[in-house]
Amino acid sequence: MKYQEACRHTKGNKGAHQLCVSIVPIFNHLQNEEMEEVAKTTRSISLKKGELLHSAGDASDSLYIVHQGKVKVYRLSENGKEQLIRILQPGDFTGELALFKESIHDDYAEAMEKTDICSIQRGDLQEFLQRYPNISLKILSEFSNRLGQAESQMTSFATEDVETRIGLYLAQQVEENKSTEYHLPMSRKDLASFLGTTPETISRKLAKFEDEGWIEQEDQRRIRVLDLDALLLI
Amino acid sequence: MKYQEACRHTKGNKGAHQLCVSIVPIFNHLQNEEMEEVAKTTRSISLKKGELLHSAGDASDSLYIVHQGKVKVYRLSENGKEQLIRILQPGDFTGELALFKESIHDDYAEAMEKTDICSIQRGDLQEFLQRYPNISLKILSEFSNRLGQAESQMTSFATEDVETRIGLYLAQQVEENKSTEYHLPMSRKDLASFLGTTPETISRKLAKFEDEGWIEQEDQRRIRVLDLDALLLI
DNA sequence: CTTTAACCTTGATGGCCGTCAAGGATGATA
DNA sequence: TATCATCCTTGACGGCCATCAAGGTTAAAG
Repeated sequence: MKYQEACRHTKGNKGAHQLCVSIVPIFNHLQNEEMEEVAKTTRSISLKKGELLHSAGDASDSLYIVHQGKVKVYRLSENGKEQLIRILQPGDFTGELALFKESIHDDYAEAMEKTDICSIQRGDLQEFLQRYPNISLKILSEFSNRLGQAESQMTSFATEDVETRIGLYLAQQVEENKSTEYHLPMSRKDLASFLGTTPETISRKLAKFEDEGWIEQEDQRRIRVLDLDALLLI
Repeated sequence: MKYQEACRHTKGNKGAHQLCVSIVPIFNHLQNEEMEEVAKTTRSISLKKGELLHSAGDASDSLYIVHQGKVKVYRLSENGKEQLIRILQPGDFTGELALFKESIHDDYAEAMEKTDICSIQRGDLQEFLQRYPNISLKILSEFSNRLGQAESQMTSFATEDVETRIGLYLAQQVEENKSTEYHLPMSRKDLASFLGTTPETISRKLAKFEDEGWIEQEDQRRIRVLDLDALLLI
């Protein structure tokens, strides 16, 4: 397994770890020597597409930082349906919940492609938090963002209908990327799960948006937004 | 008014503030003298039922701790509907988002009854965070919980139907309180908004639950759960 | 205590969208 | 490049639940 190889090299290979630690907002403000110290405690994990970083029910004692690739985090509801929580891109991290809360994951993390990850053990991280209070502040800031997003999304689920949610999603993405062309980071099936609907409805609504002249589907994953305001006014 | 008394006495009356600071999990682990130091920087706020602690769009520069009373935090969606995010009881705090993120509230906080609140200015708090790293850890822990809850709720909104959500809500509350009798902390209108549905549907579903013999509505606000398993199996 | 506004309940109606189904397109694997 | 699984699309159908409406009840305010 590739993972074990990587692990075996861990001790000697500071370069790779430094790189990993230095791309994360929560660590990249440290001095070089401090960062090296953090890097020394990290371990590498490498996953192939479809492999699980962790499952619900697993004990959780590590913070995971995505170095390269993409990871989807999702939950299973009572009735067995998959609900996509978010997609981790390089520099994003996860596993924090369990670092402070209980130590059982309640979600799944799965590599969407070949992915490299650094992990930090709970104990090591907590030591760093004590030593470098600024790390806490960075994590707090990140948590704030995520909490705000989660609450926004909750409001959206609770009060808007599916068509509006899809429109809002597209509009937001386009505004963030400052380009009218948007590349979907996931399949329509996953997008459906993320937005709390079904692939069929995604298809139908996008087709409708295209009929109305609001968007253009150039390709399965490429969408060009022609009328941003219309999307926001649904 | 009790509040204004408290305010008037603010400078000289350390006792009241100590009490306030000491009931919050994020501060109550401090030494007495440290807690006094924190208490000195707090200010008292008293609200009558219906008064707003802050509105969306307000600048945000304080952490608010509920000392006595109840506060509901909600958002307004695009179409103007109210979505209840959570209810703050004594010891709960809010306003943290804006302490680390941007400085504009995107939600409303409204007193549900006569309520006393302590506030700490952003600058003061950040100083304490640097000085006493444990405070950060406590807040991180609290954030973890909230984030987990929010994501759970998201999953619930996205994947379960209304009847299931209401059943789950009741079951959870009963399990937490370890009593089969549950006192609703809010009106059915607010509960509807919290669960992403309408008051009409709440009425109908509760009536159905009663017909099925799963619950008993003893009073507008008192519900006795007779068959917990049934509620979880909907 | 009286008055009034808010809340709650129950019924009737309609539309959104989830589900099932089948054919076509895409992408992964060897 | 060939094969196959997975994903996407479009149609038909039906059920859940939001909406509108009206009467009853509770709680607030003076």
